[in-house]
Amino acid sequence: MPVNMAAKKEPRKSARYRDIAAELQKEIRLGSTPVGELLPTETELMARFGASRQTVREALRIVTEQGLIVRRAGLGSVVIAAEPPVLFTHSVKSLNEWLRYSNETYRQVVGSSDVVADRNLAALLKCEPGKHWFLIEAIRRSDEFADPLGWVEIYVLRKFAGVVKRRDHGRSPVHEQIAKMFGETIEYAQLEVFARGMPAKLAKALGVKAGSPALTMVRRYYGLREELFEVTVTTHPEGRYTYTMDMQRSLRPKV
Amino acid sequence: MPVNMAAKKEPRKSARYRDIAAELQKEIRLGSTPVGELLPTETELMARFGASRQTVREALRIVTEQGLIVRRAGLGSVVIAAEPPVLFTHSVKSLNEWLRYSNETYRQVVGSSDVVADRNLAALLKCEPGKHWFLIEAIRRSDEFADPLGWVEIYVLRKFAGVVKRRDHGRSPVHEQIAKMFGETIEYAQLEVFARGMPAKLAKALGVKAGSPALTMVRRYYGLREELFEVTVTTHPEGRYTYTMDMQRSLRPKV
DNA sequence: GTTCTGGATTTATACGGACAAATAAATATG
DNA sequence: CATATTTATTTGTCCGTATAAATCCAGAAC
Repeated sequence: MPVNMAAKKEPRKSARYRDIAAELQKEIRLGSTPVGELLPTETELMARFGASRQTVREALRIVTEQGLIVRRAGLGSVVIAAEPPVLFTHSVKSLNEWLRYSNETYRQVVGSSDVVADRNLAALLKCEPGKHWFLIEAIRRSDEFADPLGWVEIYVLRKFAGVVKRRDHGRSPVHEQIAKMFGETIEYAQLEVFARGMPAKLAKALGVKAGSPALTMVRRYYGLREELFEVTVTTHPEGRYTYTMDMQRSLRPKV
Repeated sequence: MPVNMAAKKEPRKSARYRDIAAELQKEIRLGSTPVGELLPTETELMARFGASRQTVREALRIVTEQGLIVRRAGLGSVVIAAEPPVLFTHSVKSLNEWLRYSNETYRQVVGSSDVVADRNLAALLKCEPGKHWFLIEAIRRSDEFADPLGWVEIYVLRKFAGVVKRRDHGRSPVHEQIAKMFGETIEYAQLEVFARGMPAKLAKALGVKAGSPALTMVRRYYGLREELFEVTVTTHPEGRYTYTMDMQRSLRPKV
């Protein structure tokens, strides 16, 4: 029986272009070409390594993907980092995961209205004072607990007011509904978390004392052209909600 | 004078391989090749598009980078997704950015001690009860404000206790010091945020009333082999600290 | 001085070919 | 039957070449 050696291991007689890429990476790390300077040209590298242009370019492609250089026609390969930038990435497929609202929670709509941002609201939403918003107020509840999880204020552009009429309105995120109904998608989002005393207005609905510790999270959603189109403000009494997030180290996010 | 049309715009007569890639992507999206099936071979694509193998491979590389197919020698190009997976990524180069502690803040060490996790502490740290930790207590201050920003408890494995002796101890993140001194690096991290009443023990040091609203953030750092090696617990009085985070939509994280 | 032009340089795109390695299926072997 | 072995197929690696597009810079034009 043949030995079937190292079946799934890594005997991997490395490819030529990988070797060249490793060599280039090593040299960049050691500072042979300082950040901002140009790497040798493809032609020079061909001569130096005795490889074809194809092979050299393949090697340079790897170094590019590692984030060490950028290449531009007519210029050359500019070193932009000496070390592969270590990235911690938190990637999610939908903003639901980011929000960490499980499917067991839903919004019980209390009311909705047109509002105009005064100075305070404008500061909270980070929009210009006088801007018009459609406000949806709701209580977030869970199937599993009797106490409400928190109070939700959802500000959307007036043209999106129609979302409140959807059958699934209280059960799915408003930004998803906006995407389905109007095609507006989130390109950029921002999260802000802070503690404050529970506002008197919400205290009774949530069954806690005014001024008691509360967690408030503001989420701003920007669409194309960086237009702010939705802001949600959620306020949770002490002990009813914890926001958690994981981060994974990765040199380059995998598929 | 030549018109120099569209100087920096995008007249971009697309490259051949980009066109082919776009066509393939479109077809995959429309389901011409279901997920799990094989794309036509390179040879077939060469014939179909009247392009060289190089060009076809370049196109396939793009589709691969989009996350729609995986390619394997001897097998072919397997379709793994009909739509480019939309990811929201929050990537940072160091966990400092994640922590959002600017350089203008520092820790004023109050004391340090060996502790053994009792049931409460074990629950907070998510470790097994009885585990030994080295605890550093400090007040986080800013050069710009008189009031302290918050209270910091840093739990590290006992073998890392030496970090308190560093000259820069109060000015740089402990996990960085551990990396420099002991080579332990963060592979995985976890953040937890919640509101609570300010513990009496910290209230005086922070100049607020016990029970007043406070923001508590727990950060857990895991090294290789998923070993928990550092946990920090920071508690901020109302109005002294806001945690913010941005998320960017990206099909594939750029350099 | 400034602005434009042309040429040299460099990477981008694209063609051709060849052999190696990986895989799956068919075939030979026990 | 089960198990090696071979064979055909497909992608991976590598070479050669050619032209286009982007960039920089020196020199011309003003």
